[in-house]
Amino acid sequence: MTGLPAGRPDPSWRAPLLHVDMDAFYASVATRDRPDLADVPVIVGGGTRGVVLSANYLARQYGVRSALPMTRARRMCPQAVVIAPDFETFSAVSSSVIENFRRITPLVEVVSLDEAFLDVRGSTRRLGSPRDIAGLLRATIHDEQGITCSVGVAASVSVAKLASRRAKPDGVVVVPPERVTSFLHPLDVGELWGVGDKTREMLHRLGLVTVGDVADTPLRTLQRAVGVHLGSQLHDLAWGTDRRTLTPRSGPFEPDRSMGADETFARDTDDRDVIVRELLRLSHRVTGRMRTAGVAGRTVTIRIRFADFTTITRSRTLPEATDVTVDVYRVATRLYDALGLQRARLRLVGVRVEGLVPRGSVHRQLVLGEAEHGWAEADRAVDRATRRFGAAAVRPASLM
DNA sequence: TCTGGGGTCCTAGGACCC
DNA sequence: TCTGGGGTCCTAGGACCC
Repeated sequence: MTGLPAGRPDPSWRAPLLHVDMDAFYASVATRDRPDLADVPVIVGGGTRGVVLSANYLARQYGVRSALPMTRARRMCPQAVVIAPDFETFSAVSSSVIENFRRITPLVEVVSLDEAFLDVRGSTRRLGSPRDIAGLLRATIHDEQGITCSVGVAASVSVAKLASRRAKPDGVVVVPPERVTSFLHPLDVGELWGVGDKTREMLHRLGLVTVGDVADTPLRTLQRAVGVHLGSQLHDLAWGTDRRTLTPRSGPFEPDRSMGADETFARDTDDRDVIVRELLRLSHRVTGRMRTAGVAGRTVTIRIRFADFTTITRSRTLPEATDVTVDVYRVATRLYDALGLQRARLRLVGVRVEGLVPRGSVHRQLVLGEAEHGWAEADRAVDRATRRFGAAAVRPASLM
């Protein structure tokens, strides 16, 4: 789809948004210096209870997909080489790739390690049509990083995103404005942003199978089925009329709204000691990240997943924001004990802190409280030691 | 040994205030 | 003494995304 008959005007001139998506990113990075793995199915994932994070295209021929349980993936493709993820390397490669994007335009919205939107409106005089820019970018990434990516080119972010999926692997798809509906309407509704398994099933039950079906459904009907918000969102997406502009993240520091950590046990457990110790570890991990980011939060939420995979949450909002390990840990433990679980076997526990605000804006009372019990200063000492000696060196006593 | 870990956003009910 | 609305906060659950 990249080739154009000579002499025809390039239709990408009216489609200045690019969605760049690395092909099988983790698997590509993990194997780029391993010519011995070039013709072998490769799965990136870990642990016995984990899921597939990424699979190369050879492994995908066996039906292996991201988010598939590792046990199933191994069964489907026993000859696959399994590689544990190395997020430091993934992040480093990602940063280099994003640097390439920013050399093309400052208007970059980074979606994740392997995905970004670019607005190239201001770059065409210097670099050519959006299609030309997509080609340039793909060549640069391939030369510098030794991995491939796919690019969708359109006038709206949602269409650009769908176009890049269509371009995979290692290709470019341009969808100019006049071809948007003919591109969108044959697609399955499940392709739309915001439609996952549940919504897709519900829409299918209603006889809405393609994006065109959704487009032809009255807005009110749609909203009754899936809610007011999602209903109008789907209506817009189905007509390619979503007006969302890209939001570059390079601007002023925008703190996360929440930070959390959870952990699946190697085996299900009903042992309160084990569970509470895990809550301490997670509280320590989360507040450590909060202190590094300079934020504090008021609402502590724990998450409990039972052996049968049902999941509940319990939360409590404090009068003042905190970033102190023991504050979060105490709330988490109380929430857990209040459940009164007896022999229930747990698969996972999690701790999350919400309502984050910059630490500097936190009320004076917190400072007084800290001075009283001294825990905040203790946290900071632990953080300093961790920076110098590593996480293994300093842990709460009950984790030793 | 089916089903990770990091997030965001929406909905809905009840409390509470004006 | 029979029942208003609007707004905000809190809690719980759920869907979704990468």
